[in-house]
Amino acid sequence: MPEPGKGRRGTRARLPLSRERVIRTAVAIADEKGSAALTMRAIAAPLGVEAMSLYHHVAGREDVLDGMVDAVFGEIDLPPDGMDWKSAMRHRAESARTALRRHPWAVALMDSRSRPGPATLRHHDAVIGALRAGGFSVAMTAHAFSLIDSYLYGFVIQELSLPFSGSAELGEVAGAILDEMAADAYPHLTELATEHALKPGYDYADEFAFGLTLILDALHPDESART
Amino acid sequence: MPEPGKGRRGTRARLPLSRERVIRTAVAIADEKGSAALTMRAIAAPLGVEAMSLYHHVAGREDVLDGMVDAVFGEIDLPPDGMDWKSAMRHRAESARTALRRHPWAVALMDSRSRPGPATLRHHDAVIGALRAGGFSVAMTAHAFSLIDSYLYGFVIQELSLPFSGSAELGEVAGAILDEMAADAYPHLTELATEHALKPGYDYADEFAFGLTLILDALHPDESART
DNA sequence: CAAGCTAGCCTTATGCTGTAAGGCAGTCAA
DNA sequence: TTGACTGCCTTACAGCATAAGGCTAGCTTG
Repeated sequence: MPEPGKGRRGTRARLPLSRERVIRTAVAIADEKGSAALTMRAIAAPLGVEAMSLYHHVAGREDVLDGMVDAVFGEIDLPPDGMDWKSAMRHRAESARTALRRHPWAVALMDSRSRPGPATLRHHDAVIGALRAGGFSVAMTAHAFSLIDSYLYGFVIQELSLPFSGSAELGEVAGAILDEMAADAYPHLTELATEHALKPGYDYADEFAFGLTLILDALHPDESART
Repeated sequence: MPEPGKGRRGTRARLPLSRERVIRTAVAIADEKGSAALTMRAIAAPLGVEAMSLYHHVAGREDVLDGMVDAVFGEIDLPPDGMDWKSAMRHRAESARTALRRHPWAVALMDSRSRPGPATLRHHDAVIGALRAGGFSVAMTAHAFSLIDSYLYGFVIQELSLPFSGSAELGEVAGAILDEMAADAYPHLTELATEHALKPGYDYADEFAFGLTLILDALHPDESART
């Protein structure tokens, strides 16, 4: 049933699409409904458009994913200028963790993608620059950069793969898992869970600060590279 | 065209399927052709079977993915008994990194899945046990466990998201990227790349040891938890 | 020997997916 | 007026996971 011109306003309405609008919509959908729901048709619908129209503005689905990753990097605060390197790194890491938690699909997307966008490059450049300004040699900067970001991404992965989000839910879910496994099959895991992680007030998110502080305190600009 | 009995050997041949055989095949396919090629049909084919037959042994695609993650944990050496905690952690971390590099899809899979299997639980139990045996308090064990594994997973993610695998390819690819970006748009990134990462002999993989040593040396069983 | 049961595999069908190819309307320039 | 261009739409296709049900071989019974 052809119906020519269906759905087209006579008055030249409709804000035109753009790569940016497409990617912003994709981010919103992934945030709300999970990355599995991220289909071209799902992106097109809220824009009032058919899926194929997106292809005039992005190269395809992969291009959308690249854009989404770059958009997340764009949300991360750069290390502030003129601040000592350690505070700057801490601020940047906290901001990154906040952004990555806001977009839980981001870390998983990052490692399937190797085409960094402009925001990603600018971000990395600023982090490296802050370390260099703090007195790190080029080699030491590479070490520190790798170490800090590894910890950051790895922590977020672990945090997101927990089957609950707040410490409230933790009790129920972890308790249920513990119940269904043989009482003494995993004694140390059980001990850690019951005597520590399930105690009121424990929140895995708090572990982030411990590791970050330990790493930042152990890093020294003037130290000769050990490797 | 029904063709009853098509493809069935008259002589009772064909090793029967099992959850384990399905998952082993899935791992092999993901290793060889990438995780995108991992379809139920693709898993069934080398087993000489149709896709729907798999559903008699696994609950569905998600169940296969859960099994694959657990299989990878099964390949990681547990921290050896009777070894000092630091050496044991180092050994375990190196083994884990090797396994995760052998199965590049594993880390990406891990954070989309929150149903740990038996090998995963046994692995975590052993790591926690090794730390406890090394004199770590329960609270300190939680800190150390989170820190070491975060670094481990994060490092592997970064390593795998590099668009090359050896230091040989690095020159070509990174050089091409540098060429196409404005010469001074990202000065610190450019400096790090040209004066360090692109130098002959540099291999990002070597960064792993630096961070691991720094973390292990900064951890102390008897230290009071700082958080 | 025969009848029935069951495990294990297959066939078919449905509603998704990304995207190739081409069409049509409205706008603008000459 | 003519033509081209932009921006969206329609149609079509191969491939996806999986629900529902059917068939067969071999074992367990009587």
